[in-house]
Amino acid sequence: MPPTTDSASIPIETLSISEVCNRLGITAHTARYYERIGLLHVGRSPSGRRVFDQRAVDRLDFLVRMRSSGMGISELTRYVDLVNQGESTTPERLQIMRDQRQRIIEQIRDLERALTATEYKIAVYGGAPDDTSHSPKGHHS
Amino acid sequence: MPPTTDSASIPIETLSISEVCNRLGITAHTARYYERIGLLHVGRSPSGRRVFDQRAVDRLDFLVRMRSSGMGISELTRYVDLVNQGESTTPERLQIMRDQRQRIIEQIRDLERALTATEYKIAVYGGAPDDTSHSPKGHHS
DNA sequence: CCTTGACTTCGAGTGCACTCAAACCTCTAG
DNA sequence: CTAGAGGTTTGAGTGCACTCGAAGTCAAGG
Repeated sequence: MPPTTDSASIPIETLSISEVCNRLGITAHTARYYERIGLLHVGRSPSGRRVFDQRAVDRLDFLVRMRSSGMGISELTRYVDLVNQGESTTPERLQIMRDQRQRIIEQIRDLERALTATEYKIAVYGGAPDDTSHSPKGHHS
Repeated sequence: MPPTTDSASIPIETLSISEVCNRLGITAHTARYYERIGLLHVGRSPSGRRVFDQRAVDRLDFLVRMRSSGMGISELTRYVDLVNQGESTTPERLQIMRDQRQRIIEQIRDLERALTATEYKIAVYGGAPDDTSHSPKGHHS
């Protein structure tokens, strides 16, 4: 954890790299990698350790969500660069997010098709083709 | 296309690799790769070209759906091997499909979270939070 | 016959996103 | 003081799933 060295008695809400990564479901390696390539900036404690404030956590969370929905590192880099360039870049950022939304919707559709195929197989293997709840063979789940 | 050399006049419903791949949204390279690693078997015309019958198309379609929903090549190989081993392997196949279903459901949940985050950004950049069609700023789609 | 374009094989190459190794530092507990 | 857990840096390595290149074959059109 970040140092307990509170000179003041204010409870500062910061997290260590492992705490953040546990919450977000990524490894510390990945978080360091993202920082290395410029996707986020993280402060340091006096001893050089990363200190994640709310802003850094939120940014990392955003990065994880975009990655998990198929945005590539290069597009994410582009987006972050636009953010750093200021307000004038909102139109392009908006476009990136709209493209991303479209991709996510398509991915969900694909997954739903795959889910249908998978449930069909489960029905075939697990019991009668029209039976998905009280199959004669499989009886758990 | 497969040869028009019909000795009989029966309209044989087979497809060339490019026709199949166009329908399924993959490249011919990928289909050949899947065949090479044993995920499907495809017949050949007298001149050595791949001839996809309904069975081969269905198999490839299944492979594509499983891949698109995150099943790895190695697990897909395992599954196909089980199918080739016959009926006695249905319990393990069932388990693989149940695991797959679970993964798909989790992926859909993740994507829905990402979609929420994305739509939030769109609302922030694009104007009013409840406005998705007639944005006041962005005007070149 | 000749060209064109889609197909064949095989091995090798590519891109992406991590993932790890090594050597070092620092804090806390015993 | 010592051990051990967890942190730091850099550059290099890994795994996955394609993706491509090269050289050749084949069928149809002009």
